[in-house]
Amino acid sequence: MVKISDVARHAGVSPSTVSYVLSGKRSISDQTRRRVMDSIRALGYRPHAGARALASNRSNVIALVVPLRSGIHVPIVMQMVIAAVTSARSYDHDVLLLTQDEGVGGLERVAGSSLVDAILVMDVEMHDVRLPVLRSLDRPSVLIGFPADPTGLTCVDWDFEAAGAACAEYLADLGHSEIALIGAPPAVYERGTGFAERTKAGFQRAAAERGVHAVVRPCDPDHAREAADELLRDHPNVTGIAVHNEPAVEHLLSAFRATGRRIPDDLSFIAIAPDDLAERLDLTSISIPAEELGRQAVALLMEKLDGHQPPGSTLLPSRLVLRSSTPAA
Amino acid sequence: MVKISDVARHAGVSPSTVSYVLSGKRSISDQTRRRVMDSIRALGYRPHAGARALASNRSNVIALVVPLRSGIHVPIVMQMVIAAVTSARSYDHDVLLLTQDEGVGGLERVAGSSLVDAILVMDVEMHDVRLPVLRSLDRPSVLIGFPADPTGLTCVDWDFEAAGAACAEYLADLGHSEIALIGAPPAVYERGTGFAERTKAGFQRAAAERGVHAVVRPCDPDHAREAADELLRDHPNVTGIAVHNEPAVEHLLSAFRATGRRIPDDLSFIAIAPDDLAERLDLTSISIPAEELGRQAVALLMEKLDGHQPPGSTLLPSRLVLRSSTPAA
DNA sequence: GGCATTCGTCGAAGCGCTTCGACAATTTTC
DNA sequence: GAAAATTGTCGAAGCGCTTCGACGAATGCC
Repeated sequence: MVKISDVARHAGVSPSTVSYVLSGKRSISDQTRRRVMDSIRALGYRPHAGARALASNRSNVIALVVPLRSGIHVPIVMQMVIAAVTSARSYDHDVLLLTQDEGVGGLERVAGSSLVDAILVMDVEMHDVRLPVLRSLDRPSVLIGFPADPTGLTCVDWDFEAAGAACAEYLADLGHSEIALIGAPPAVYERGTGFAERTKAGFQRAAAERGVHAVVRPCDPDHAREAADELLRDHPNVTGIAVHNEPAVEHLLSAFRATGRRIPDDLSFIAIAPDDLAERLDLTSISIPAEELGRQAVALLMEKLDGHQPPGSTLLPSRLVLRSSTPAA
Repeated sequence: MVKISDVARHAGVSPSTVSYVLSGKRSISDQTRRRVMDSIRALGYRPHAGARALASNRSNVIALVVPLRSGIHVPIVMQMVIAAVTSARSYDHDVLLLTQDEGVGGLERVAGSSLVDAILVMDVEMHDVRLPVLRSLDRPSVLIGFPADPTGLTCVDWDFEAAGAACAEYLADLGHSEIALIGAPPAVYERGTGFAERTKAGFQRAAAERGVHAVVRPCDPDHAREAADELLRDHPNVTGIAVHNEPAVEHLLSAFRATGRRIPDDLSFIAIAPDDLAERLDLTSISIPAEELGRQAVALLMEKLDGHQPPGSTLLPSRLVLRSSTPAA
C-alpha cells in the first residue's frame, strides 16, 4: 500500500504538504502542487478512508434509510435512491444503505460509531419512532416526508397538497362538476402517512373553493376494478378523476374503459405519478420527480454538514403535464 | 465521545483487554468480561469505525453495485438489494451503495481507499468492462450473473437454463406440441446479457429432447400486444406459452385473452417470475427468489472474507409452482 | 526602509483502535 | 513434583492521516 509519506518522499515535500495539496486547506505554490499531483498519479496513491476518518472526524459517508413497506411504489424509491447516491458522489460522499427495520438502534449505531457523517431518512411516518433519536443525535439529518411535528427537523417532500389542489382545479377548469380522487391503499391511510392525507386535503379544499363536488376513495391496487365500479355506482355523475396510486393506475384505466366510458371524451383522467409512467400510458399528470427529491434531500444534508441552516421544510412543486387523458383545452 | 480507554478505566482493566473482550480474539475470564460489558453499557461506548478500520485493516463494509439499466425488473433489484443489506448486517457488516455508472473507477476508488472490504456486483454483462479490475483487485468480489468467461471469479445466479428447460418440459408434459418462449426486450439480447440467452437455450434444448416445436421471441413490454398477435399469427398452432419478461406478463396475458383464447383451456401459460407477481396474477410459474440470490451472494462474499474458497459458480435452482394458468394435472 | 502581513512549508502531536510480545499465575504432563 | 503448556492480562507500538503551531521568505504598507 502506498501512503502519504511515500508520496511526500517521491515529491520531495513533507506529508503535511501532500495533505494540504489534497484538501486545499492551506495555500500551496503551483509548482509544489504540480509535483505532488504528479507523484500521486505516478504512485497511484489513494488516501486510506479509515485513517482519514479518524484524523479528520469525517467519514465522508452518509446513511440512507430505505423503506421496506408496501404501499409505496418501488420504482420511485429506487429512483430516489439512485439519485441520492449520484448526488452524494458529486459532493464527494458515499452512501451507506440501511433498511427501515434497523430502526432506532441502527441510527444510533452508525452515528455513534462515526461510520456516517449524516443521515437521510426516506418515508417518514406521522408519528415515527425515530424522530426523537434524530432530534437528539449529534449528526445532521434530513427526512423525506413530513411527520406530524417537524419541529427541529429538516424535511423535504413533494407538495402533495398542491398536487391534489391542482388536480381539482384543472378538472374544475375543464367544466366537471363532480370529481373524484382515488388515493392510496387503505393501509396507507390507516398508518397515518402524511402524503396521502395531504393530497386529499388539497383536492377537497380546491374543489370546495371552486364549488365542485368532490369524493375521495382509497384503493387497493389488487382490487382496482371493484374500486372503479363502486365509485361509479355510488357517484354516477362523476366525470373527472384524479388518481394518486401508481400501481393501480393502469388497472383503473381499463376498469373505467370497461364501463363503456371513453377517455377523455366521457371521463377526464389525471394521474399523480412519475413522468415515465404517465408518459407510457399517455396520461395527463401531475408529475412527481423522484430524482429531484433525492437530489434535493442530499443538497440539504450537505448544507447542514457545511454548518449552514437550511429551511426546516421544503416542498417540491409538482407541475401539470397535459397529455391525452384529458380533453384538449 | 467515550473511548476505549474510558471503558478500560471504568472497568479497572487495560484498553487491550476491552478490545479482546469485544473481539473475542483472546480468552478473557468470565468475571472480567462481565465487568467490561457492564462498563460498556454504562458508558454507552461505541467503537469508532474509522479507528477500527485503520488499526485492523478491516472496515466491515462491503460495496454493492446496483444496475441503472432498463430491461431489468426494478422490484427484483430492490428485493435483492434489501436482502443483501439485511444479510450483510447479520454478518456484522454494512453496505455501501455504488451505481453502475461509477464503473471501473468507482471500484478502484472504494477498494483502493480501503473503504470496503469486498465487492458485490449485480447485473454483470457477458463482456463486462469491470471483469479485469475485479480479477486484479486485492479484495474479494462476488458477481450476480455470469460473464462469458468467469475464470477467476465467483459468480452466482439463478439457473435460467434449468428454468427454461423446466418450462418446455412441463408444457410438453401437458401435451402441447408447439410451444413458445416470450423473452426479454430485444435490447437485452443485443447487449449479450447472459440470462436471456440461457433461458432460451434451456427452453430449446428441452423442447428438442421432447420432440416438440419451439419458437422464441423477444418482447418489448411497451408492445406486448403486438408481440402476442404476431406470435399467434406466425404460429397459430402454439398452445403452450412461457414468458420470461416481468413487466410484460400482465399485458401479454390480456393480449392473449383478447384473441379469444381462454387460459388455461386453450392456452397454457407459464411465467418465469418472482412469486409475488405470479401469485397476484394466479399464474403457474417458475419462481425466481430474489431474496435468496441476494443472501447467497453475501454468504459467498463472507466465505471469501474468511479466507475460504467457495465454488466459482453457483446456480440457484428455481422451482415450478402450479397455479391456474395451466390445466390441472 | 522598517514593520506588519501573508505565503508556503515543515515537524510533531494525536485521532481511537488492534495486536504483538511479555509475563505472572495457573494448570497440565510424565 | 519439576518442567512444560495454557490462561488471562498488560503495556507499547503502530495503523495512515489531518491539523496546529512555528518559521523563514516574500510581499504590502505609510
